Amino acid sequence: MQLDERKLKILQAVIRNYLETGEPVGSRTISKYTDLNLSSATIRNEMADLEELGYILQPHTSAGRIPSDKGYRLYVDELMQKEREVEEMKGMLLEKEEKMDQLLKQVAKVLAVNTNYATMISAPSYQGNKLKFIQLSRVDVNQILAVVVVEGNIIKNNILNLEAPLDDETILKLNILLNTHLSGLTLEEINLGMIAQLKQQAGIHSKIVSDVMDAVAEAIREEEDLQIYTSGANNIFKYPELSNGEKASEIISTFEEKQLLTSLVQDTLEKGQEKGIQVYIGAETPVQSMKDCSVVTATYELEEGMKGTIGIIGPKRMDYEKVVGTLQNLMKQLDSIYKKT
Amino acid sequence: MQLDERKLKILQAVIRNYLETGEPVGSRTISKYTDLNLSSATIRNEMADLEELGYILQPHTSAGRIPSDKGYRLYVDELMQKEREVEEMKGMLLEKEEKMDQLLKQVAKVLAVNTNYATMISAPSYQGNKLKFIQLSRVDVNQILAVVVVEGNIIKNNILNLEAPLDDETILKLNILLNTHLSGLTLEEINLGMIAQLKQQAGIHSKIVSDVMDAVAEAIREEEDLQIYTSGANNIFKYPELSNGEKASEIISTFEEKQLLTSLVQDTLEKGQEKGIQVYIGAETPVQSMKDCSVVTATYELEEGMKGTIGIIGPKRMDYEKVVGTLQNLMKQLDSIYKKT
DNA sequence: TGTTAGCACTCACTTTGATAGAGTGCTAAT
DNA sequence: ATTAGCACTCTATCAAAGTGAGTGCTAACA
Repeated sequence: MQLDERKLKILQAVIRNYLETGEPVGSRTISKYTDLNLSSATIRNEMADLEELGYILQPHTSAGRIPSDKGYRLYVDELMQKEREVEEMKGMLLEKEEKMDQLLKQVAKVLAVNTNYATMISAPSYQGNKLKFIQLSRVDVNQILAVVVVEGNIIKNNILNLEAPLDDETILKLNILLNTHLSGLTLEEINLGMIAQLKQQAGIHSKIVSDVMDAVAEAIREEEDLQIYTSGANNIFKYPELSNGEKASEIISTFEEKQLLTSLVQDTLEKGQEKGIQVYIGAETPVQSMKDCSVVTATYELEEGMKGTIGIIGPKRMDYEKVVGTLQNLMKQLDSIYKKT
Repeated sequence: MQLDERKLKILQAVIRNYLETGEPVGSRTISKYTDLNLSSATIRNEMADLEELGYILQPHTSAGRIPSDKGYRLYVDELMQKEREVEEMKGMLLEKEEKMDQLLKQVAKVLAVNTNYATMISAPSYQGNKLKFIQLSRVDVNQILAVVVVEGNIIKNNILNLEAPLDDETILKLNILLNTHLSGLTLEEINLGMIAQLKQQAGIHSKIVSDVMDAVAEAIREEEDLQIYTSGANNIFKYPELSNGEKASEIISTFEEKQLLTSLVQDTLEKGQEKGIQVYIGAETPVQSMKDCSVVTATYELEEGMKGTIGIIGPKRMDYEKVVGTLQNLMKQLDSIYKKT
């Protein structure tokens, strides 16, 4: 059996209708809804075929049909109206915030309010970015503050506790030593060999050097478990199919334990290279707890190499067109704010 | 009408029973539950009195009684078994973490897992703490990094964008100037007069000084909208009286918008001076969205002046004794970890 | 005078059965 | 190939009836 033009149209009609109402849709509805001028009986025959092909399914006998994951997939890939007019985002006063985290929180929030879905955004990770500057300074008799600045002005601090006090002159020397050898290198390039070499040059202060290197390593490590901000988790209560205790609880805890969303970010960054916007339907998602949702993600890039992920999480019957449109809008805005200036 | 011994015992029995079951409790149950050896009829009479006094109420005629807020209040203040053996906290591997936020997250989580309630913890705020150290360093031709270290080793960074480049020598001078004048002062003591004075001494660099002062101000301001960590928000789904869409949504969004919990922290810090542990029942809570919950809070102090708030949020019928006990346990642990070392 | 047994009453909850309505699948006619 | 028509299925809704927990009141009792 093949998917001919007419079947596609019917499938499209079923999905459209279901997206709107959230109720199973029957043959009579379709018969009027489309411009095919077919009787409900004919539609029924076609729908039986579509069901056999796996694009739609019946919650129970004598109910209408709802789209299956496969059906949604086809819809998103082929049938969806690609360029729909998307209304302006309300309250979208995206300003170049002083602080990155302010901006991210704002984006997540505005997106959640405008879409009525739950949203997340990961802070850009700076893979491949270069070390700009290291500074040690004494803050106490046996405490040293190590400040590590990476390109993109990401700053990491670490307080080092010394066993023996260090005089100012030595600290100065160490500063020079570290900066001459390390700045300009990417975090990946700073490896064990280099550290050994530095330790040697530092002579008796090798302990300090190794501590500082640990601090740098720490800075890298921290970058790895990346910051994720979320908003609008409570929006899931707007969709009855997600708000029963079991499911809601699962989703909510994922939003609280934001680290569980890491795999989503990872996956998006990997796959997102060619397409830009990624749609995960139901079980396709890399985050187990969202198997009853759909997730739409996009990769954004603020400056060269500073990539992060935005995600919108909603019911499978989310308004994919609007969500994709809104995300594209958002990308444009981010671009115009960050690339122009 | 007065609350005699017997009425108290009956009230206590009602509450105990309701805490366990979550179901309205009837006279016959009490008649057997207590060692009063009274018939259900007598209990009924007493319960009618208790209802008239406002300590219990009936969800509907011919249902048993449930405690009112006033009833809970009395229970918590007077009837509660103050020293109950509280089981050890599982997984309570509280270690002195390198990073404050790690510790706080850990505390919140362990507490949530052990109590089956939602938890929050606010990062200690450092009111009255002294400025330890300020350091300016150039990271780029027209960018300066300002690092502000406050007692307790709280570090704040700020990147300052300069209009005109500064040479190294000037930066050095500014460093000395700032440190000699500001270090040792509390953040509150650094006021406008002082800034004006510094600006004058800085001569042509007054712009920089004022920028730096802004950075310091920023550091203070940031401290003000305090960090709050939460855990176990999904625990509320374990209590049917809270898991209907309406209420759950309200609570969840409060946990997501953590700033909404600030008033709770504030209130606890104010009231917590004398008592240590604070119990808010229903409408007593300073956070509107938790009017159907009870909240138990405690003030902790890691080092002198570093005070924060821990909160446990659950249904009104929470196990107050266990929660209070667990919190006290926790305080002891925090103490032993942070004060001894 | 406080306590209790007994009883009528109330109200939520559950079960049952009947009904309506939406939707299907199949068949025969077009 | 399409469609009208019909029997069938299943859910949702409603009312009626029964059940059980619990109450309030009264009269008897110690």
